[in-house]
Amino acid sequence: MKDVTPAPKRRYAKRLPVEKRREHLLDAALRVLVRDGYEKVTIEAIAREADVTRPVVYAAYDGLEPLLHALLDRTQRRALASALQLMPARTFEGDVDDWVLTAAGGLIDAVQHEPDVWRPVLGLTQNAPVIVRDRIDSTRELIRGYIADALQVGLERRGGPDVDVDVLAHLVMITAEHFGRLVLDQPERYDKERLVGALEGLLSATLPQPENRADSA
Amino acid sequence: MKDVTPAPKRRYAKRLPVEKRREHLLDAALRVLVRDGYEKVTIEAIAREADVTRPVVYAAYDGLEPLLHALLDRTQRRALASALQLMPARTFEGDVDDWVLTAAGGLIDAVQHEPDVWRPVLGLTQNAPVIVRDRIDSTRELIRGYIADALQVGLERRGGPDVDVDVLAHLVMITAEHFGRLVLDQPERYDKERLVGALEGLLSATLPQPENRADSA
DNA sequence: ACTGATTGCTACACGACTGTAGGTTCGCCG
DNA sequence: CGGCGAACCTACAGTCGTGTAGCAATCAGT
Repeated sequence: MKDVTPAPKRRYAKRLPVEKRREHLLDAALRVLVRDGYEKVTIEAIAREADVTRPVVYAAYDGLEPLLHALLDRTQRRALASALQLMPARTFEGDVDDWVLTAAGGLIDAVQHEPDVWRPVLGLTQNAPVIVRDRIDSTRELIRGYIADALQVGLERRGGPDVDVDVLAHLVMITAEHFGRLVLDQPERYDKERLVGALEGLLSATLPQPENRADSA
Repeated sequence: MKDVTPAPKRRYAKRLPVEKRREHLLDAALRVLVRDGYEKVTIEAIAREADVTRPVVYAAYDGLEPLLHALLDRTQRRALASALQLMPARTFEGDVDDWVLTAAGGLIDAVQHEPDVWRPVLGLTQNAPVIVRDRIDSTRELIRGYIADALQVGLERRGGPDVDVDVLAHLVMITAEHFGRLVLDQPERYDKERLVGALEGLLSATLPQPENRADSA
């Protein structure tokens, strides 16, 4: 008889101290996440991907939720760090338009450089659980605050028409996110050059023109 | 003795012909969806919500996927109908800005009027399964096509600067969607007046000014 | 090499959902 | 009023994920 259940006797996984194991598991979780979407991220699947049994996962984390939080912490550190670097320094001297264009380009670069970090953040990955959504939402708000501040300062300096900075920050934010999604989803159709170029075209159609700012200082 | 297992003997649900039952089930599914999010939409949950047993659901639909498709068909008919009404008629005479503002206001009205229809579409409901996402994405593209056409015509008529209409259509689209989300999520903070007002402010800062268009005809 | 603490594995008890077979009730229609 | 088909229900078998108890393998230090 063909060995119906050859009792495959799982080969012992390499032993790791807890901290190493945690990193290992987060890597596995991220792979599953990017490959299969949020709904497939289970303790079971992570254990499989990490080539370990479930009890090992439970030994490292108290369950799926803490694990996801840890994964988000790590991802957030990476993504948020990149994103914040795009924010204008207090001492930023140029025009708001310049900042927007620079930041847009920088974001696109960042996204293309670490797609696996950004894909979950941009919501491309299917089915984010509530805890993930909440986390991302709060991060979004943080960033949006920065954007609003930058716009406030920039627009005041320029002395442009008074706009609803809060709403505008929303629009800038979702535009940035959408640009990220576009380059990830359809890189051949929408590349950095095209998107930044389009944005530049739009901004140049806006009052006041960049040349107005030079003589205000 | 307290009847430990009183054999609750489910009371017979009202008998319905298949078509009626289908509508009934879709209603139940939508309630579950809006209340608990996509991840909780299961045959089981729908049956519970509809106060029927699972076999009844299976008698009406071949499984969860067909049922969801049907639900999307119905929702799409409603949402898409509203959305398309906002598209400019071929004979639209006014300025692009006017159309954008009118459409934005109309969309906000529609969203507030039928929140349960729009919430899933706008992705507020947590965790859309792949089939739902695909469906919504294709609808989105359809609408975006309309927007692009409208912008093309409107901008040519106005003779404004040549912008990347395709990218601009993306931005108009996501702006509209985001406005919808804002009024649904934080109605006290963002109401129709504020959003449309902000948009108007932004457009008025754009060249050429509306008054330029009158003398071009 | 020996030993014990550390890390991993097997195995079990649950719980939720799926899908279906087969019996039961309802209500229309002769 | 009796039958008969449509519509509903119960019950079962199967799958997949959770969480935990207890055994087994590994490796570090003597």
